[in-house]
Amino acid sequence: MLPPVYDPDTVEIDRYKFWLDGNFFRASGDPGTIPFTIVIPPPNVTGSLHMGHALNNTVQDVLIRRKRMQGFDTLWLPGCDHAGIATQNVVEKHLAEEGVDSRKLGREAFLKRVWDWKDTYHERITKQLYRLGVSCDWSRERFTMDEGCSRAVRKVFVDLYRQGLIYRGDYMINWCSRCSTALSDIEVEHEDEVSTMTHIHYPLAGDRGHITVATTRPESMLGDSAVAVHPEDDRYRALVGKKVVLPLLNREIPIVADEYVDPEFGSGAVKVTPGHDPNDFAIGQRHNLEVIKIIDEEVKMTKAAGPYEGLDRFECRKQVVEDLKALDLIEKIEDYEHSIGHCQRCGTVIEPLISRQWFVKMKPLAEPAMEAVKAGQTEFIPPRFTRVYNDWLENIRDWCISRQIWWGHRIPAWYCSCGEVIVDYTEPESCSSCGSTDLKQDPDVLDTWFSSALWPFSTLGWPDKSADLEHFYPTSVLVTGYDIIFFWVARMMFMGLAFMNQVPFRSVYITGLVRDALGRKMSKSLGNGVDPLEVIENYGADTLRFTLITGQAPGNDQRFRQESVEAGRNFANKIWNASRFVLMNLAQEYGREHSPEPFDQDRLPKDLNRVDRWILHRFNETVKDTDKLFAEYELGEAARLIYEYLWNDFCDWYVEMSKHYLYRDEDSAQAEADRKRTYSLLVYLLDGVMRLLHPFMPFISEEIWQQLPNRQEEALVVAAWPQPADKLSFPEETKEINLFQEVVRAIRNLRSQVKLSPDRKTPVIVRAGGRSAACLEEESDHIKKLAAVDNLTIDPEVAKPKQALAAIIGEEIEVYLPLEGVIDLDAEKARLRKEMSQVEAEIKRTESKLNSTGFIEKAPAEVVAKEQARREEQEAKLQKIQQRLQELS
RNA sequence: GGGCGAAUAGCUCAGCGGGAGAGCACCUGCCUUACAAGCAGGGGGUCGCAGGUUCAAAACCUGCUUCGCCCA
Repeated sequence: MLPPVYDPDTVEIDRYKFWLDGNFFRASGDPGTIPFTIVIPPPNVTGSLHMGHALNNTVQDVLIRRKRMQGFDTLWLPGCDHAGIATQNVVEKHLAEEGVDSRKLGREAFLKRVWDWKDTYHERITKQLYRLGVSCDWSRERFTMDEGCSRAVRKVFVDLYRQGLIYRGDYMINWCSRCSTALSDIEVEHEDEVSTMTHIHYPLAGDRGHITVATTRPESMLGDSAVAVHPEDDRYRALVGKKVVLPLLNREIPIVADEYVDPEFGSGAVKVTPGHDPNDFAIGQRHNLEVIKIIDEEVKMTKAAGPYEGLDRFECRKQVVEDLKALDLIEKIEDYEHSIGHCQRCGTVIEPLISRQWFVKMKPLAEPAMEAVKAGQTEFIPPRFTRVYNDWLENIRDWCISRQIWWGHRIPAWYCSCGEVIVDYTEPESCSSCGSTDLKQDPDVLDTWFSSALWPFSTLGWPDKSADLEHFYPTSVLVTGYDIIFFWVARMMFMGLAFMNQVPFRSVYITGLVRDALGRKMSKSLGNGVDPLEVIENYGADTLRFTLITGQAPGNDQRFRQESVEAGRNFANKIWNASRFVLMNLAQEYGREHSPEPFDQDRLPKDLNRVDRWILHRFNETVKDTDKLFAEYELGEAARLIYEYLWNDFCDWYVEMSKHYLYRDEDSAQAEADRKRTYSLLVYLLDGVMRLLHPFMPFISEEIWQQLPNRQEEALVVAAWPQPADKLSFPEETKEINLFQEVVRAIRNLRSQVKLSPDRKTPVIVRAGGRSAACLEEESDHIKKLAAVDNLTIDPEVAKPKQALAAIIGEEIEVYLPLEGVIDLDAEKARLRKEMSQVEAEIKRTESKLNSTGFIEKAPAEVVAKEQARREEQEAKLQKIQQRLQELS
């Protein structure tokens, strides 16, 4: 006997093991099959599963599981990312807690510690993914630093270098002093902060007067090599070409004219620090200005800063302002809000400085990536993200790919004492120029995203021409968040096109952020993160999955709320109990050894009644609509649809009505046939809805499905996805059942108005004729059962009893609930008046439409007809209400 | 400064040219042998504001307001 409350704990772990043991997630790779491929966005190997992962992986699993059921050779390729800076930081911090200084440890020893760390945490995140129920092909799992992926990285680096698309040079980069490495532009997060704008006087050289310049970084003046003004600015025209004396250091620097300067801003003159500001660097290049490095990699002032040498950059700022004040060179200091760059990983303020680094030349790679999307080879879902992608690639700058850390792919470049640089797939034995064997490999590693960019093909075996690569590339869909369109999606696109000549994926499904209940971003510092593992422990993975999927629309953020989780939990319990109803009754009827006749949708029984046909129709419609929503990637809507079908149609109506057939105390052949047929159908319907449900809630659906009789397949995970069939379409019967439902609801409503308790049965009179009457007559047993009616009269001519409540359905049907002396006349009158005003409003609305010649002439005929029918219906109803009111007064 | 998104019932959201919906919360009545994590019934909204297009606008267009995000 199944327990009345669903307990996911006992089910989920066993079921996942069952799937793994059965090898159900394994792709065949057989060339005769049609592939459907997803590569997982590799989570950081030392990370922990958070809500973003839970959502992202649920979406992928839903897509993959359905395709698997549809017979595709599905490959969902899992794996982890080595996450260079993030991991290095975590391990360094951990070692520091042990009192170990990573730098003193040395490169090799440190890397050994990171690999150990990686092994431990890799297992953790994998186990967490298991708990979520992801159907990844674990036999094909990869890691960005495994042998194959590393080979791909070296191959790409060397080839791009030889094509001139990777180069090394001294340019301005973003430096994080905390992580002590260069960063790419997109690893810098800009945040608006309140700071100050300092206006400084720069005295003119050999003359009286001064030029005022304004800066948010007064200390940077020590590195100034010019003052720039706009060439059209009359105020300064005469001064261009002259010099000013840089205060504190007393260097003479020129006044140059450059279009970059905005004459409207501040005094219209700007100080130029080519060594520590990207815009100033550009000005410097145009005017051949000296680049002075006044801040070093530890963000301390260099020798070039003269007396300020050795000071921290922010200390120096204070000192410089003080010293300028003493010289009376400060005009004013104002509060000023501007954006300041911070390290994405540690939040330290970024220092722009000139440094020798490796870069990827982006323009030639970005072009094809934009073209491919324009040509529709890859589509974004939702499409608005196409623009985000295009705009970024359009304005892209070269990509700084070298990082001054240890954890990552070492750059395959060797330097000889003769000055030769050798870039090769493998370590060279000697210098290709001078023959020396004294070669030193570049100490730096590559940006993590460099290897992630190769993920869709490096994981399939590239650079080898593997069978998997042939079969599964390009992948079908990529599921990821909008926050990494630049970091990852765009880069995979250009690398895929450059090395595979094909886009890496056909579709990119963009998910939104999972926020907290108040709409805030979940963050460690706020402490408002919800741990998906905790939710799984408390409610089960199916519930978490269902909650995330139904709360989600492509590209939109969602809030994660306790109430939604409970709604999901309730749904799981509803599924459980509906199944319990079916299984318990089956066990009673058939025992363990026997099962009902399998219901064959291709050879429908001849004695299907109206109720049977209606529920088959509803199931069929649900399948059709679900497929349609899947085609549009509307997974949340699809899940809701199945929820509604299961709860509202199957449970609330069909199961309730099935009881009439199952429990009928009658020993006729008809009763026997009805009962057997109902059992067959219940099994068929439960089987069908478990199939629909499986991609969303795999555990509970598999668990229930395994207990069903008449199973054809080995497991639900590999069972066939339902196919819509015209044979199961019964629109007539569906209309009739809808009418029947309205009558039942009307009776229930009337009963509730006089507070009749459910156990008190009442007589009911229905005035109806023709086909409607015949239908209602045929379903009278159901009406009696569902509305607690003991005596049902259906008659086209019947008059309303004197003391009765009435409900009006459509044009021709009235329902009377006779009640001697129970009616509250005033309440009933009030109710009728309210209903009347609603009907009148509705008539007014339709009238105004129908009276408009524009509407009659221009609206489609069927819309006009619909409005007319509606008006007639409402007018008939109005008449009846008026009549009722008259009778009561 | 440029771009994008959101604004619909008390709350969270769906709907995106033809009768305002769901879940939760709320009110009323029920332990009806699948389920009280449930069943039945009910109340509740000038669909952010202002114009426009249309026979018809919550939906399409324009502008505005508030909030959020991305880019510079």
